[in-house]
Amino acid sequence: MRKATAYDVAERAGLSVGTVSRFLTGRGYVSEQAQARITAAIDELGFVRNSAASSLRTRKSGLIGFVLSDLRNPFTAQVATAIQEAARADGLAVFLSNTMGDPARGVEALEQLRSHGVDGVIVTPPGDKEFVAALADLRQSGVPVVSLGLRTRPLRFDLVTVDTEAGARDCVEHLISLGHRTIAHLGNDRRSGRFRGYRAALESAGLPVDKALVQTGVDDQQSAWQAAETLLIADPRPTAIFCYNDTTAFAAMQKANQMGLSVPGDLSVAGFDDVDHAEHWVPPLTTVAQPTEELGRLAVSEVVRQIKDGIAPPAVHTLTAELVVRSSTAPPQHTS
Amino acid sequence: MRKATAYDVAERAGLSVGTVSRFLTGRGYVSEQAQARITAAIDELGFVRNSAASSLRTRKSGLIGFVLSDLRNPFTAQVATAIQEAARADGLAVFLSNTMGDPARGVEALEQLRSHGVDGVIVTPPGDKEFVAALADLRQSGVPVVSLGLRTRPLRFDLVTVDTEAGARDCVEHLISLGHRTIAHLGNDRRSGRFRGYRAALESAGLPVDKALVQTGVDDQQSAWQAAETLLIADPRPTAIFCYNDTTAFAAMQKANQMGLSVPGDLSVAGFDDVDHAEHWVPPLTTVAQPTEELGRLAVSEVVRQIKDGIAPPAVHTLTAELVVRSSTAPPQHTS
DNA sequence: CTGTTAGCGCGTTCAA
DNA sequence: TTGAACGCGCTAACAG
Repeated sequence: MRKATAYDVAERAGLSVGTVSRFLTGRGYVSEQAQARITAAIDELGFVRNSAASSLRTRKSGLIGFVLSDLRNPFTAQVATAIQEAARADGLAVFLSNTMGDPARGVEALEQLRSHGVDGVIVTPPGDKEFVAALADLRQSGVPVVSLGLRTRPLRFDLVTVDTEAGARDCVEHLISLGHRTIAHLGNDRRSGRFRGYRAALESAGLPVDKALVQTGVDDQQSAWQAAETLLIADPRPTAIFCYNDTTAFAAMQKANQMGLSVPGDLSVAGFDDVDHAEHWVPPLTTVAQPTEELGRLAVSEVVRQIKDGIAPPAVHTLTAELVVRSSTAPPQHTS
Repeated sequence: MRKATAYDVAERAGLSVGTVSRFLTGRGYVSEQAQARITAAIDELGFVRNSAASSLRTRKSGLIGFVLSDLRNPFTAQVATAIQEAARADGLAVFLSNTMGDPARGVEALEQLRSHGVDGVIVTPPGDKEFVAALADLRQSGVPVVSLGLRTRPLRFDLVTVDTEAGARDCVEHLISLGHRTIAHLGNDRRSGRFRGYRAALESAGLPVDKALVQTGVDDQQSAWQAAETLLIADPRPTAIFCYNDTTAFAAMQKANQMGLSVPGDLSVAGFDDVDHAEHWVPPLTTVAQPTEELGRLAVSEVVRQIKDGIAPPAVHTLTAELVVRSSTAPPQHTS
């Protein structure tokens, strides 16, 4: 059974392809009567427009690409979902490319997306030099590129980002105001916004930034598990930990429990992201909420804007993260 | 800057499009020398093959669709990742469609995929009558359809599934062998394999299946949260709960803790899926592992087989789930 | 408001 | 082994 084409629809409706096409695209005039007959014909034939042909002709695919590193990360999954929803509202479909954290695969993904003629691309870290170069190429060739948190210097493409530094600072200040003085950080990188916020809060409170209290290279549950242990057997033991994200915070809480420490009694733990259901953990997690939906919406709307108005000089769009105080943080016990 | 076409490549290499095309597809003969010149030209021009044109001509897109209900479900994310990896190994790309649990959106998704000319489709529950009808249509029109756990009667398309009933049975038998007699179930549907396995284990041990101990309509953390409470304030209180999945098991554990019950001291909890890091929870979760990677691989290989050999009468491919005993289950305390 | 027609970029004949 | 030419299904431009 060959698939029905616009010609078949036209024939069946007693009209010409041109009219059918105008109906399909919504451009140009089609009489009420013609519309009705076309609609009927489409239904009867089970016609589905061939988007390969369409995009070949129009050089528009109605597709945007989203390059991410790991769908199994809950935060990533949330953002991906938000992007899909936002794109859908704009009549666009999203092509998800998973790089499994390998920038080389990111380059491949970009080529694949270009081959499919995506109208725009949204990317996330990590990205190495080659990946950034490939992105620049893509943009150069007329495809809008929006980066979600992947920052280049100088700015090469539009950046949608969250002010994680301010969020981190708020969070650590909250810990300080609770009375904590020995506050550890489980993070990935000393140049990250989270670390800078942590340091800033400590410094402005006149507290030292103790190297022994900062663990780096932590970004998933596995590594957090190890790092938390290191922190918790140290002397002096921190009374609070500010973590890279909720996943690592979860690991830290679990590790603390395993070591016989109660949260927040013996140890306050704070996370970052506010993933689904963090409010239902026991204890409910104090964390810094990232505006995932808005992030997705903004990235998409930026791409859409550029599809319509053309590529503009890169700009930065910063959203704010918000501290959500729940019960995993409390004043420290004075056991002395 | 217009994108380079195969013509540009041909011109630059001093050959004709035909030769370039033969090189690109790998069909037909191209001399070593010609290959070298084409490769060079492609490089210099930054040529990327236009897959819209290609699939228009060949009626093959190199794309398979995966229709899922919620990417934010960790199990789904794992399977999606497995599918992407497997497809990649076969030179195929995956187009992910998110229905947010709405079968009506599933129908839309199918239409979109058809429009993009996918070579095959993998789908997951939920699916209502219309969705199944749309799937049948798709298959009818020559697109291989593989269902991942969405069972129709009679069988309408290939089904790749896990013997959840046996897995559930193993799990509940484990609870019984530990000495539990009052075992609850947090599930979604009394026709599910999990429930049947639960019932079978109980019956073969001569234990009654108490309606009050079975909660249905539970499939995410939110609903589990409620249902667990209902179960735990009941009299007699169950000493063990067998849960629909790890997410709900997690919720149940959290709720128990919140109510001052310790796991596994006062309550044993078992899950299903064995999501990433369930082994690191406190206590490490006893659960039934689903073979996500194999699931993805098998679904893809089945699609690929049908793409190559044509659509065959539907068959069922059953994988086994394996009980993983960890520490969230233990013998009941005798408090009488 | 509608019909006609050329061509998007590529893959595949068929001849050379 | 290579080149020339047609057509996949659709849209846009133009003529009516």
